[in-house]
Amino acid sequence: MSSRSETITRILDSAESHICKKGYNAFSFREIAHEIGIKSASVHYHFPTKANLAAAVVLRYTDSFIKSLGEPNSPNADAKDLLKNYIQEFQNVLISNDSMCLGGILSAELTSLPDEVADATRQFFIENLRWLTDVLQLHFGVNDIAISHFKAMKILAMLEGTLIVMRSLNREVQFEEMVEDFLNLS
Amino acid sequence: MSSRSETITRILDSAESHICKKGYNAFSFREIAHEIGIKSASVHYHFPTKANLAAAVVLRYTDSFIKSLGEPNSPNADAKDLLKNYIQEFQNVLISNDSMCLGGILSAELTSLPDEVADATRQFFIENLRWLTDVLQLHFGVNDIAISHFKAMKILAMLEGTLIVMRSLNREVQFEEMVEDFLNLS
DNA sequence: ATCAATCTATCTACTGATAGATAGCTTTGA
DNA sequence: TCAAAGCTATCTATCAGTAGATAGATTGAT
Repeated sequence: MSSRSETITRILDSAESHICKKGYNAFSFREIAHEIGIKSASVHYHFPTKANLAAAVVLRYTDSFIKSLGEPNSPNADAKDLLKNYIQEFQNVLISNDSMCLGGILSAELTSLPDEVADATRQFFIENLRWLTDVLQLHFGVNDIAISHFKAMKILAMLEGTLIVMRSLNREVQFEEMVEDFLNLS
Repeated sequence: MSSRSETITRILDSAESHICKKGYNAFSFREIAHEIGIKSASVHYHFPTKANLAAAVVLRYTDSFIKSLGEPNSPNADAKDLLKNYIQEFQNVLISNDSMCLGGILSAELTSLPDEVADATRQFFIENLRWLTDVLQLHFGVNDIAISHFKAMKILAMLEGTLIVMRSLNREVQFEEMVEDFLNLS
């Protein structure tokens, strides 16, 4: 038998994988339970409702994603490295088979999501924009907050859009080239 | 009683609206039937399967969208007008409440779609890219097909991404400003 | 009279969710 | 120290609801 946190982690891992591939409305407690070798009732023990489970997935995903990006205020942080790494994270999503960005796929489904899942999804985008704006603000000398905020939106929109479009076209693309018109990293 | 084509049109209209708002996996025959005042069995009479109905929705949507854009080869076509109109179509999607671009939402769900719906979704993007590439090629004097194709991808990705991001942020934005770094329309 | 279109009624499969039982720890108190 | 009590994590079994789909009767216009 696995420990409490091990089981919870395995449920969250499986749920995240399913949601990234198929979205909120196409995953079920039973398939997650089957995948990790327990019964669906046991999944309900840890996560009472589907909305509760999905919200937990999004919160963990957002937290771990933002943490992995690094702290913009860190003294030895290099803005270009931070942004290159940010872009690479999106490139990696496309490489991992049949997956979407969790935020992107849930935002597409937003109107059919329970409130707590929709709220967590909105928070994912808010935190991405905040991080991007901070990096642009601190390291590129864009001292007008509105300008760096707008630039952050363009970066985020282009990366999410590239995922959406390339998913259907099944083509390879360099994400860094997609944003080069408004973000020079060379 | 409505004629055959009237009923079919109303089914397609209702299905399109539901899919644009909630995606493929969150709409049902029963809600569409109820909305237009018939029974779900009657919807099955016109569209035997859910996949069949959704594919018909996407084909009609793609066809009517591309047709509405105008013909790039037309002698009196103005490239800037064509592109401004294209961008405005995406702006309109954001204005219409709680809707997404049909292609965008289905591309997000792609892995959980039946083959015929996924194929129709891919075709939507292929035809968008073809139209954009044609316009750029013919009117902006970009004679390298690879360059205009890449520019078309950037335009499409940015517009789809803007829809995805703004859906969660619930903010207003000028789509023309989002693409101005690589598409000057002034 | 025909036949397209719609209906009623039903089916199977699956959904999220809950109830109740149980095995095995862990805590507690005399 | 050791039994009583409670807790954790799981199970089996089942619920009501909804999904897509189909068979067969009914309607109604030409």
